[in-house]
Amino acid sequence: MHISARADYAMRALLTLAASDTPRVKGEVLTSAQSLPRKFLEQILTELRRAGIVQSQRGADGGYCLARPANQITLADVMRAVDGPLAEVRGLRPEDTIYAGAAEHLQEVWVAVRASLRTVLESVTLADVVEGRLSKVIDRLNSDPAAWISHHDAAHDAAHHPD
Amino acid sequence: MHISARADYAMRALLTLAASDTPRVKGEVLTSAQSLPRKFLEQILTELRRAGIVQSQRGADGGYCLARPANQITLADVMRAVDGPLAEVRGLRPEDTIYAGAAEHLQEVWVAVRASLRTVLESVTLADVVEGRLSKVIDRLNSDPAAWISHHDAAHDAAHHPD
DNA sequence: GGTCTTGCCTACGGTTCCGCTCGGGATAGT
DNA sequence: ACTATCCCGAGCGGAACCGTAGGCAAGACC
Repeated sequence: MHISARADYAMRALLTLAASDTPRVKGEVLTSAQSLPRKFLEQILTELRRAGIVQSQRGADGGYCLARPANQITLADVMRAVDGPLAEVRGLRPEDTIYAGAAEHLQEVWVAVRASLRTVLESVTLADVVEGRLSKVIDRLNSDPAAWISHHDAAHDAAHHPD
Repeated sequence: MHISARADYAMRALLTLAASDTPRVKGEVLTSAQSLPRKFLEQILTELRRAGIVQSQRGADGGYCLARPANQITLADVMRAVDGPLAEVRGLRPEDTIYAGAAEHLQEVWVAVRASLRTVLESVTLADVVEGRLSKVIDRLNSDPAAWISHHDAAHDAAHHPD
């Protein structure tokens, strides 16, 4: 349950693209705008191009642009492009896991975990994030102040259970 | 966004413990019941003990048992014990991330991702899973048949976008 | 055509983490 | 004592992750 640097960098570059008014943006500009490692980002942009999320143009006055309007690219699309499936259990997709005995219903748990990720990541587009208009799903989740706290535990000191 | 073997193994062992009628269960029994690697599970059980989730007894007729009733141990407790924080962005907690420019609202997205994981993992206990009575939160998520499909995309063949 | 700019591709290196094993030491029952 | 069981630290092979380097290909401009 770790969000990779690739995913984070990809989002930041794409958001910069989505917010840009010029038709194309150079890689160099993307890296400096968000202070990302130049060559690494280049690599990530290549993956995004192969996934059909960005388009690129070579040569002088080249650069990158979104392949679709920003309101038609969901965050889930981006995550899948750079990290593969949203949720995997030991390399298996949740619905392919098999459990016996007392763990029989564990599969349903993993499927639900993936589903919960989907409700967030598939309902939000790049345009939403740029405009700061996150979906109602997210607003509902984040309106609870507890969502912003590391991890609160009624019995113990919160500092002991970071999250 | 990858569910580790440690988390999976921990769940399976704990579920076996929760379902057991005997007061204590030997490590060997846990491994064979779910066919898990013996020494590796031992290590995981040690982490669970340090986190106060299981108790152990040494010597002949030793073994493991839950430190609390199974309906007072949430899946989130288990995940945190073996994997640390539920969601991190490049080693940072979601609320500690800082973004500039077009990525400004990205922080809220990551916070929402963690919140959505919490709604699933903190609402379900070991007892729930053993009894197959998952919380209403999960039932709602899983009642949508789409939750069980790899990844459906209106335009393309589903097989091309595994998830 | 030549040159410059920019993205594309392949390969590689360092580090960390994951999954797992091994060997022995401590502890409890008998 | 003896045996069964958990405890602990070390280590290890491989993979993944993060990032770098260098040269090649394509487009713009003179």
